[in-house]
Amino acid sequence: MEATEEKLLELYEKLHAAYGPQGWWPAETPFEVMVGAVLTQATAWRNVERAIERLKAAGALSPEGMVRLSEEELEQLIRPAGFFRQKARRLRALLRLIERHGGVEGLLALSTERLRAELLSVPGIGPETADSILLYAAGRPVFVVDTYTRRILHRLGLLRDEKASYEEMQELFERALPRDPELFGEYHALLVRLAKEHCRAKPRCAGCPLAPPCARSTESA
DNA sequence: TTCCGGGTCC
DNA sequence: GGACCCGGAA
Repeated sequence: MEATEEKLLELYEKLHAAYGPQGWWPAETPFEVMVGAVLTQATAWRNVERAIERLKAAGALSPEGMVRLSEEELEQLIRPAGFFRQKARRLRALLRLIERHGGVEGLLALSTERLRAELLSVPGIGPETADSILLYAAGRPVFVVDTYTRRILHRLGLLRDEKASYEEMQELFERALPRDPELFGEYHALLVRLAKEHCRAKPRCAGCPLAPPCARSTESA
């Protein structure tokens, strides 16, 4: 096994030892995962929770409930999550995809490859959102890559070229790890936690569980 | 009061 | 690279 692959396994072990299981994704139904995946685009989870609560209170946290809303009503409910106009449009496009497949179950029954393609065909669903749905709503062994993943790997010196594509980074993890959705889900959640608590855009290295300091901990940007 | 962080599309 | 948006930090 390559050095980088071993290091990715070690990184998981360290984070898991420090933080324990994260229990992602926090949602009661696959549809709720899908909605959350769209709402959390470029948005702190706290604000997504507010929007989800409002949808739930309005009885719109199901395809049948949400489809009854006008676009304007949907916009107002999800306002706390930001980008509310485009996200309302995206959710309605996702609803149409679900309807075309006769419901959430029918959609999620597609093969991983086909499901990913269908999700990516929805305007406003890109690779990270699609993969979050594949992993956390459909339970497929697909590794989710985000800004945090890139930042952490780069600072740890595990990303040779800083411009590595989404797919390249995803392959890195999928080659290094056993193809286990549970593991992938935990790993992504642990990276998010590390990024929020320590490995922020402006690093807060004090108390980082990866101490002794990582190779890049002295960089300021 | 301004600034920052965070996916996707154009 | 800019536009889309909010809440919380500075």
